[in-house]
Amino acid sequence: MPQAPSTRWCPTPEQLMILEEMYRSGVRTPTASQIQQITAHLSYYGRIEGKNVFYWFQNHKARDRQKLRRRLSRHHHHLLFSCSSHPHSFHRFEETFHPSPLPPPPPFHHQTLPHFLHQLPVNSSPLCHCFSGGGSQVANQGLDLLCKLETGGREETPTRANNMEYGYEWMVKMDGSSVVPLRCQPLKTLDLFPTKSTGLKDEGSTSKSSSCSTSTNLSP
Amino acid sequence: MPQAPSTRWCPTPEQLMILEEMYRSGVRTPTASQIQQITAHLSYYGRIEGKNVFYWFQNHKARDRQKLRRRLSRHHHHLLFSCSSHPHSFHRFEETFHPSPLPPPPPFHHQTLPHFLHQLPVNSSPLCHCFSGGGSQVANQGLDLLCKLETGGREETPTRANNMEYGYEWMVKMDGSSVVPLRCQPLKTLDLFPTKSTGLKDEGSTSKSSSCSTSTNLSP
DNA sequence: GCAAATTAATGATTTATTCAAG
DNA sequence: CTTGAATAAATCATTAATTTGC
Repeated sequence: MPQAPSTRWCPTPEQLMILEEMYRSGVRTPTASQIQQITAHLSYYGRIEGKNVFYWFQNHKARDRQKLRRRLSRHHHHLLFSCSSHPHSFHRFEETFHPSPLPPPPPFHHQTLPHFLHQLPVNSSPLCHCFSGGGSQVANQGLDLLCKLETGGREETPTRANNMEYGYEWMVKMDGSSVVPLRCQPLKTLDLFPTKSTGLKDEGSTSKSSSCSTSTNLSP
Repeated sequence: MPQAPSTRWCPTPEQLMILEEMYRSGVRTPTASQIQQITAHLSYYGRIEGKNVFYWFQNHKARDRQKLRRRLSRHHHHLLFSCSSHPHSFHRFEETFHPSPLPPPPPFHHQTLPHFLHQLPVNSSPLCHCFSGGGSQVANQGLDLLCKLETGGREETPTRANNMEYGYEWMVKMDGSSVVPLRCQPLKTLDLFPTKSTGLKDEGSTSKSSSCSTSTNLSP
């Protein structure tokens, strides 16, 4: 009866809220140290491990992209099909839409990032590109600062080599010591996010296909 | 051929983005004049009518509620479930998983609303209330993803090199335990980690012995 | 109302791609 | 051209939510 101790991580509402807030703030692919930090914070609200955070961002990002793709195609589809019926000149959109910039859009205002962790997107996909094209943008602005703080001020080209060093250290540490202090005490800090919710929406997902291809996963 | 001639409003990605951002900012049931303003703004991006805006908020609000309900119950269920039967050895699951009694949760901060639309009700919806269980507040976040960009200039593109680090493989290895850095320490009130890396040079990667290739990792 | 059966979400893994050093 | 490193895409698998027949 031991209940199946649930095999997988089940985020608490608080954890989810925080993760979503970070995502909205631009966090997409947190670095190892960010993951550590996030995990440490979230562990206050319930069990959580670094990999959970990692996967969460991976999945969320992927599904977000998927969603966008869908939206876009839907929209294009629609446009293609319904072009004839526009009474006005509104769709200037089609032309400008894809890759880049939109016309000078109406002013919008912004939202501040959570203090904690400013990592900006580092967008990497064409989608992002596209998406931000409109006017949203994602900029990397506080990066420098953060960077400096973290690296002690040095700022050189982060070639792989450089990273290596860090990575190595990191790994060594992590590796050997897996200590997961279940929530380190109080943790009162964290000033992140306001309350709100959702950034998610629906999406149709699903892909199913059964294929047992080659590999054998024999998972446990 | 047949096409769906424009039977119904098909929001452009930009419109959607803006609407979502407003929603996140606290807008729930815009007044007639707000709807007009919103509509005017959004019409810049494509065809749209007041009713579309109205319906959008209605639907979004309803779906959001549904989603929240889901989350909460899910969580509660989970809790009840796992709490009651846990006499087991090491599944730290139970221990740490005490959840949401949200003790002294981190402070939230407020954010501003979009400029255009000031009179927003910002009703703190009951949902928000509910959701944040402990200390809720509604914060209105402003919209805008825009403005952030200008700021900096940056030097180089954060290519993968900058940002990498946790690869899943890697992670998988470090697996569960990892996280939580070295210091669990202070956690003081202000910066626990507000400073941290970002996608730039921070730690690196590296994996030294990465394993690789291989697929067979079986069995976790 | 309840619980098996079905469907939708989403956490976790695996496989493909991409980029840039050798 | 080959290879290592990292990410994105696809897929697998489990859990929550719905639906459905009693």
